[in-house]
Amino acid sequence: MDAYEKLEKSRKRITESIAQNIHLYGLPPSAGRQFGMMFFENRPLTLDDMSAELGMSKTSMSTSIRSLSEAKLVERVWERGVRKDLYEVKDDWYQIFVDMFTVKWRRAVSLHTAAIRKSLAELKELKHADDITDELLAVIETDIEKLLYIREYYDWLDRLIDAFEDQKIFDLVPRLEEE
Amino acid sequence: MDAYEKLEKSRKRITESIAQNIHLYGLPPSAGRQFGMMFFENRPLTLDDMSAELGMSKTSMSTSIRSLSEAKLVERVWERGVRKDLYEVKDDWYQIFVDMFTVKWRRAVSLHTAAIRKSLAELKELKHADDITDELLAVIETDIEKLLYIREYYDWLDRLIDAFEDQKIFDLVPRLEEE
DNA sequence: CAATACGTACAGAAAAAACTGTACGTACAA
DNA sequence: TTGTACGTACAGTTTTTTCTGTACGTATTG
Repeated sequence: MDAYEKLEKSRKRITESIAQNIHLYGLPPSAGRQFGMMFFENRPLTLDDMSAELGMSKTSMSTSIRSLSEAKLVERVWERGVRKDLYEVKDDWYQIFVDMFTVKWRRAVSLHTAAIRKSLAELKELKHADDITDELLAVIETDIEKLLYIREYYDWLDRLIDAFEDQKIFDLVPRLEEE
Repeated sequence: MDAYEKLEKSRKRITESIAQNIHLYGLPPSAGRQFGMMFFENRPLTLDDMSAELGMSKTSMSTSIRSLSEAKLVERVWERGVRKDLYEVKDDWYQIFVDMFTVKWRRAVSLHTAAIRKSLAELKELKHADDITDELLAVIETDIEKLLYIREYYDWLDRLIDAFEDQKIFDLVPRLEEE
């Protein structure tokens, strides 16, 4: 095994490690491989570059680069004179984590909150319907309690996301370990 | 639509909302439905209960309840006189979030860190091999830099997980909104 | 001891997701 | 305007994941 192969092996280990954990970002392993490859390339890549490098179709590259962009792991960059789209991995991994966390969870909180609001309104209405037995009323009240509880939880989660988004998390957990 | 159906509809909305976001916990939608159903039932359930309630096989219930347990969303409870396994959703959703976060990310950090350590060792070794061109040496040095950077990042992530695990996150983002 | 109840391993079926190739729309070039 | 280069929508294929039914091991009951 020559030096170049050893280098490749070292890179491949890291890339595979990323590929196998990228599901935490809601992405399939191949997107992780794409990201890993781009991380070691020190230049912006075109879809054709990626396709050649990974031996996958350009269509796939196009699809997964969009996912990677939406999760904020890569970004499009411009270089004058180049007509093709160029992409580059973001270089601040702390910020990558924060962005991904923010994007993923904000959406979830928003969807959940909407559902809770609707159901809560329905249940409060239902309480005053006239074909309600005492037994059913008790169940409704319990459900309302539950929904109020999880609404409170989602409010906390929303504030947690705020704390990430506006960098307050780095006050609690500083970037650099002090020796 | 009678009162009971309205109640069911309200519950179903919440359950579906959970089902569609449970992928953030690394679980399939059906596990979310299972969790949602268990959340509204105010009692521990057996696999047979779940099977009947969701109209799915007992085998499926067994598999997904294990995933739910591993992600710390539900737990097994004991009731004397009952031979079947009983499961209940955990009632502290804040803690559910913290546990899931901790479990998922700790594993990822651990795997990544191991890979980085190995590759870093290889590259440092490779630097001193005698068939290395200056050009290749430069690439190796760049790779080492990259690995040192992400190692630092994973150290931060590890400390972030610590902050969740030992509840410090609630100092930064308190459970109750103060008015 | 035998009989029954229970949970899950395992293999195959069904469903979902990822991947590919073609075809098309858009933008720039000549 | 026509021609070319590019990215992606879409339909079909392949791969992966999820779900089911059977069969088995263990534990409890009589």
